[in-house]
Amino acid sequence: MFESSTIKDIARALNLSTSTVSRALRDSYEISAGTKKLVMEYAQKVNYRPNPNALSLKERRSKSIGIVVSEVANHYFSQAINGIESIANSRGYTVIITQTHESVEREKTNVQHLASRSVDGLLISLSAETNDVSHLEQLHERGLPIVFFDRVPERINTYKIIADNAKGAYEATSHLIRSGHRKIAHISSSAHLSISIERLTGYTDALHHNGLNVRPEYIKNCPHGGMIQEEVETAVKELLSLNDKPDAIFVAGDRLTMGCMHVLKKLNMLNPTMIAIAGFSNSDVLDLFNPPITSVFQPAFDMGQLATEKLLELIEAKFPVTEFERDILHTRLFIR
Amino acid sequence: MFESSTIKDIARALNLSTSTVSRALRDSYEISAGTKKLVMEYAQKVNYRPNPNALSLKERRSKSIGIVVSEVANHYFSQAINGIESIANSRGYTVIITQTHESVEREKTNVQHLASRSVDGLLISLSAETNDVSHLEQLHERGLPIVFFDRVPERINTYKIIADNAKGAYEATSHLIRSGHRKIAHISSSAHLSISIERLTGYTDALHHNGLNVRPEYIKNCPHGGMIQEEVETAVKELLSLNDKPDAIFVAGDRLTMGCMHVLKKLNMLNPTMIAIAGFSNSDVLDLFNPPITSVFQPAFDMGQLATEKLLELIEAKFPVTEFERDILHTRLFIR
DNA sequence: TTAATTTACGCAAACGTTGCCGAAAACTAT
DNA sequence: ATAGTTTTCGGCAACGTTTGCGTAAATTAA
Repeated sequence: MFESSTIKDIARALNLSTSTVSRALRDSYEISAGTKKLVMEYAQKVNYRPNPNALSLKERRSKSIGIVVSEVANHYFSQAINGIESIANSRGYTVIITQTHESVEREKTNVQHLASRSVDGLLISLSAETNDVSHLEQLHERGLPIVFFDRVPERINTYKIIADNAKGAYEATSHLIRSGHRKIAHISSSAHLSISIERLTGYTDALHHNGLNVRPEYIKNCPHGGMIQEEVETAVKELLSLNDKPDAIFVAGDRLTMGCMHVLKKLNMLNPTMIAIAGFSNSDVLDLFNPPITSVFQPAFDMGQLATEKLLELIEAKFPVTEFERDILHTRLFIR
Repeated sequence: MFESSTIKDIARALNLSTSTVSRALRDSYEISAGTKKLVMEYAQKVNYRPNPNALSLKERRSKSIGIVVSEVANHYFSQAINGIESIANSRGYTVIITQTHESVEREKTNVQHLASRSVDGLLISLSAETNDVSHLEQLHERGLPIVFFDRVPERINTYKIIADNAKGAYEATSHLIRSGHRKIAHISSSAHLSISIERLTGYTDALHHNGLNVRPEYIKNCPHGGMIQEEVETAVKELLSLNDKPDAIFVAGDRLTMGCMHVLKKLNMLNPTMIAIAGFSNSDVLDLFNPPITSVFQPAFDMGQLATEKLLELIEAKFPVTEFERDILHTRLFIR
C-alpha cells in the first residue's frame, strides 16, 4: 500500500552498496565527500526516512515511551501529558498514551500491551483501583525503566514525581477554616492511593492545628476516584444526611470535585452559603463559578516534564541506576 | 536492558527449529499435537510475546494508527479518542495520539512523524490554522489510508465523519431566538474550517427563518479556535463595544465557549440577563452554571468509533477503495 | 620502483519473524 | 516388500538497517 523508499532503493539507484549508503547518510568518515553529497541529495529527493521498525529491531529499542493515566479528559493529566510530550518529542521519542479509566484490569492490559509493544520505558500514574502492583513489579524487575508520577506505589524502587499533596491539602483545609468553616468534610479517591493518604494527612493536620477534631463520619472515599458518579453521590448524600451536617467539603481530586459539584447542583445546594467546596483541581473552569471555588493546583506540566527527564535518564543510562530520588513539587492554592 | 524471550530461545530450549516453533504457536496444521502442546506450554511459561517490530518489518504494517487532534484537553476530542480506542484496541491496533494545539506547523510535523513511524493509517481532525492540506494530500496520494472527522477538508477524497453542524447550529440559534433574544452574535473558529462554515450556515438560516437579519459585525472569528485567549477576548470586547450590543452569543466550539465565558466573567457579565450564551460543547460542566448554559452536543464517541471502523476498512481492504461516504451524525441540543 | 599506508567501498551477519520449499520418517495401499 | 502418501519438521530467504571485517585502488614513504 504505502511504500517509502529504503536504503536499498537508494543503493540500487546510485549503484552503491547499502552499507555505503548507510554510512554516507550517517556522515561516516570512511565515505568520500563526493559520494556523501550524491547520497544525501538523492535521499533528500526521494524523501528517505529510515524505517523505525528495522531500527528498533536492530537497536533493540523503539524510541517510544508508554504513558498510563486514568483518562486524558482530566485537566491534571492532559497538562501532564503536554509536559511529557514536550520533553519526549524534543529528544526524539514517540509517546503512546493509554487510559485505565481507573480500572486495574485495564491498567494490567495496557501495561502488558505497552511492554509487548517494546516501549523503552513507562510513565505511570496508578489507577484508583490499583492496590497490588505486582504486575508492574515484574516488569520493573525484568529491567523495564519505569517512572511513577502523581499516584505512586510504595513498594517499587524507582523515581517518583509527586506534588506536595499534604501541604496542598493542608492549605486548602486551612483556607476553609479561615473562611469560618468548622465542620469540614473530606471526600477522596480510594483510600490506598498515595495521593489519598497524603491529602488525608494534610487535611487532618490542618484540623488539628486549628483545634478541630477529625470526625471519621466526615471522611468519605470513592474507590473509583469519581469515575462512577454513584459513588460520589452516595458520599455526598451520606454527609448531608448526618445529624451534624458539614458546612464545607475538601475534595481531593479533579474529577471528584466536578462530580461533587454535580451532586450538589442536583440537590440544589451548589452554593457556598449552603456548603463550601475546596478541592484539588487543575481546571480553570472553577474560575467561572459564582462565587468561584478555591482549588489546589498541581504543577502538572512540570511534573510531566520532570518525570520524562528522569525516565530518559534511566533509559539512556550506561549502567543500571540504583539510587532514586523522590521529587516533590509545590502546589499552588488558588483562592477564589 | 529489558529482554524478552524470542522464538529462537524457545527453539533452542526445545531443540526445535524456529519455523516449527513459529508454526506451533500459530496452531498450524502441519505440526503434531504433541509438539504444539510442548511449544505452547513452554511459551506460556516464559511469557513469550512476539516482537512487534519484527512483525511490522516482515508484514510491512505496524498495527498502529495515528490520531491527530487539536488537544486532548477538550471534551469533544477526549470522547472521540475513547471511541477510537474502543474499536482500535478490540481489533488489535495501537493508537498514537498527537496534538496540534491548533498549529498547522505542528500538524505537519506530527503527520510527518506518524508517517515515518509507519502507522497503517491516520485519523485526523484539522487544526484551526490549517487551510492548505497539501501535506496530507501527498501522503494520501502515496497510498496512506486517512479518515477525517469533525474538521474535514474539501479536497481530499476519502471517508469523512462529521456531525450535522448546520442543524446543530440552527437549533442552538433557534433556541436563543425562542428565549426572546433578537440580537444574536456568533463567535467561531477560523473561517475556513468546515465546521465553521457549516455552523455559520445553521446560524444564518435560523436568523433568516425567524425574520432576523444577519449582521456582519455580529460575526467574529478566532483563527486559533480559542487556543489564544486574546483572540477570544478581542472578539467579545468588540461585540460589547458595538452601539447596538448583542444580547446573546452563539459560540461554535468547546474551547471557544469556555474562553468566551472567561472573558464575560472578567467583565462581570457572565449572566444571561446581561448576555445569553449557547454553544457547541461536549462538556457536562455546563450543567453546573446557574442558570445553566444551553449547548449542542456532538456524538463524539460514536464519531470516533465510526471513523475508526472506516479507517480499518481502508487499511484492511484487499483492493483500493475509491467510493467514499460522508457520514453525518446527529447532534443533540441540551436545553438548560 | 617497491613497499607501506591510507582511502573508499563491498560483503555478510544480525535483529525476530514468517513462509516457501524440500525432505526424513511414518503410514497406507497394493 | 515395494511404491506411493501423508505427516511432521528443518533450511533458507526475506523484511530494512547497522557494523565488523576484508580488500582493491589510491596515495605516500623509502
